[in-house]
Amino acid sequence: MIKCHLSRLMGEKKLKIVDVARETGVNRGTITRLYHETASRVELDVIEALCRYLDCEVGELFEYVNEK
Amino acid sequence: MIKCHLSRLMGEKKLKIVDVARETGVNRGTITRLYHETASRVELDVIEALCRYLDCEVGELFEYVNEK
DNA sequence: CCAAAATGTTCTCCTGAAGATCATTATGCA
DNA sequence: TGCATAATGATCTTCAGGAGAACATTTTGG
Repeated sequence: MIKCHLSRLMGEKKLKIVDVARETGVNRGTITRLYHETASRVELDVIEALCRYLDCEVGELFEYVNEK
Repeated sequence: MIKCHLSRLMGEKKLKIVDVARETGVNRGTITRLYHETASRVELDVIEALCRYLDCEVGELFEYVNEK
């Protein structure tokens, strides 16, 4: 599975969903879905905005978890 | 921007688009779009299938390139 | 205790992946 | 070299689900 670490990254920086939504320009609902890992599809623009805002790499945001 | 390194990864392993499509179960058109970096949205299932098949991490497949 | 902010929830709209098909190009073999 | 087959490119329709917005609920702090 692909795990999204947005909630951890946000937690470490003590960021709120509204903050991230406002600062990145990404819709709050979209941030919420990624935060709760209920999204199954992502816009590359969204990944870019998050990486820029959180100053992180794609690999820190999404992780491939091998599960057999 | 978000850069997709699928073409490089495939090149290193000398893989063809049809191979990747057949082995991952991902539609050939989707592989083609990622290969030519014309995709603007990605299914997490697709990322997972590619990471598993290419034995790589998400960060090796997608890279955040800061461009001001 | 109340007002404002944050989060959760639900709805519609619309984009682009999925899937199929056809055209074109590349490859291998006799 | 010519032909058959495979691979790729291009195009179209269908449809799942994210984007976005609005409303409901919960949380916060003053």
